[in-house]
Amino acid sequence: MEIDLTPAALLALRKILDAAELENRKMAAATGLTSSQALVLRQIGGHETITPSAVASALGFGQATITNIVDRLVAAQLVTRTRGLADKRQVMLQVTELGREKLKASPFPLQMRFSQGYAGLASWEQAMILAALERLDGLLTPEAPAPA
Amino acid sequence: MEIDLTPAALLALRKILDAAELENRKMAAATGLTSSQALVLRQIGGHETITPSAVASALGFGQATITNIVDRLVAAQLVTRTRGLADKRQVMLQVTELGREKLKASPFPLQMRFSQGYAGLASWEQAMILAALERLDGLLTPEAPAPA
DNA sequence: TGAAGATGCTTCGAAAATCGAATTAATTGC
DNA sequence: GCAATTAATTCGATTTTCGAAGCATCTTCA
Repeated sequence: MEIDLTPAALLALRKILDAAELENRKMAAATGLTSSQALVLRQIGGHETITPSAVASALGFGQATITNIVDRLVAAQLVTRTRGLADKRQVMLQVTELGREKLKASPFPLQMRFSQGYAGLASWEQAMILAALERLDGLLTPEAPAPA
Repeated sequence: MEIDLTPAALLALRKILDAAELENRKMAAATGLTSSQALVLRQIGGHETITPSAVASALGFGQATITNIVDRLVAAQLVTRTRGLADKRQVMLQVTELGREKLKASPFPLQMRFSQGYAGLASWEQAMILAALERLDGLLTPEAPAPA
């Protein structure tokens, strides 16, 4: 007779997700950004340049929303907008020096706690957690087809 | 020479968190609730009755925000407000039958994917993931002091 | 008992997020 | 070249979110 571990796993997962969301909000305030702004800034920062629509689809927002948030990021001098060279309909977003500092200054909030705790674990435990995370990742993100 | 697993673990964690947040938004739309509303409804549903301020502090929102969102949940007949008996300043929030259905109908979105995938794993893997999640949970939630 | 202060919630005003629809500009397909 | 498509912005409307101010209730304690 097997016990179904699913409920327990789900509960733990949910706790983690909730904790993360909560801290997200707290952090944003600390850096003077809202959490949406932080999210968008991070997304842009993850690429050399990126278009608004790419940001929108990556984050699951509408284009209009991104335009709005980017307006604020530009006003705050954290991001620049440049018209695309090849395709002039496009806009290329890029994080400024200042924006990059802001990003450095605000690693997402669980990060510190996680890093600290993680570093203190025995290495077999670290490996286990990493493996589990990657497995989870596979489960949760439906995923791009493997390249031919 | 040890390799630092922290960056890899962090990356995986972040991917999971981002995926969760994204799906949260998508789901909310599907049920006709916004994600904040869903969050608050879930929180209320987790208790027999609960006060607005308890919800606020659990979710890290201001009281005013909760009042606002609860207004909408009440208007949608998902939640009732009752004046506290012992302390008439308080308000007791309670999920209605309709609200409970709504909750059932919208298990948070990763849940299904997770449950399905998880069920398909070998049981040693399930156990490993569960252990890792619980470990993570411990790392990430700073924690209430143990009761005396 | 009856202020004075504390507590719990709502109201109010304002900024920001969020969306869909309409608009403008540029590209691509014939 | 012109029609259809695509990228982004603008517009209008709703929701989220907060802090401050206001109201009602409770507690304290003289």
